[in-house]
Amino acid sequence: MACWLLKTEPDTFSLSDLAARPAQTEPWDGVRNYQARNFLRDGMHTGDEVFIYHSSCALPAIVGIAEVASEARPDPSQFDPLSDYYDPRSDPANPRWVLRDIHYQRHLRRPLPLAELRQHAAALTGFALLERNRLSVMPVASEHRSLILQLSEHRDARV
DNA sequence: GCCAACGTTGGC
DNA sequence: GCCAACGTTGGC
Repeated sequence: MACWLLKTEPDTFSLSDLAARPAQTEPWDGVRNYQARNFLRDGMHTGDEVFIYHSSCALPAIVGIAEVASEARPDPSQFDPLSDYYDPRSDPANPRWVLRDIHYQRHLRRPLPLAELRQHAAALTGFALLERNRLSVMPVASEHRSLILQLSEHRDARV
């Protein structure tokens, strides 16, 4: 089973917001980057594990785990002129952007801050979160996943 | 709020 | 198809 990381701005939609949704599930809309779209549409499979990362906030950090809960389908917001995610260039007969339902699983025992992850840069070589700031959907290698889970189990940051 | 990184657009 | 200009992301 593959593992992924999704970014979200907690002021807009946090992991706790996801946990509070009906069925703890939300259509993950608004992805408007082609590489991210390709991961979402072609790379992911239902049941895959997803780390949720909070960006553009006081403590940028991986905060919890969710699950891919649907196949990819067209993101309706691309056709809504009132939406922030409206894309007038997307053809309804051939939609440009997709989404998947994301289902809450759990919060990590503690948030795992970006700054702490950077302290493990050697072990996390190739992890797009540290190397490609703008990607909002990215794969997580199994050895990186293991380290993240291990670090998150410690009560405090340590080296 | 600043600004570096970097993806996208569009003229040629 | 190149590449400069532009816009956005996101840490700090």
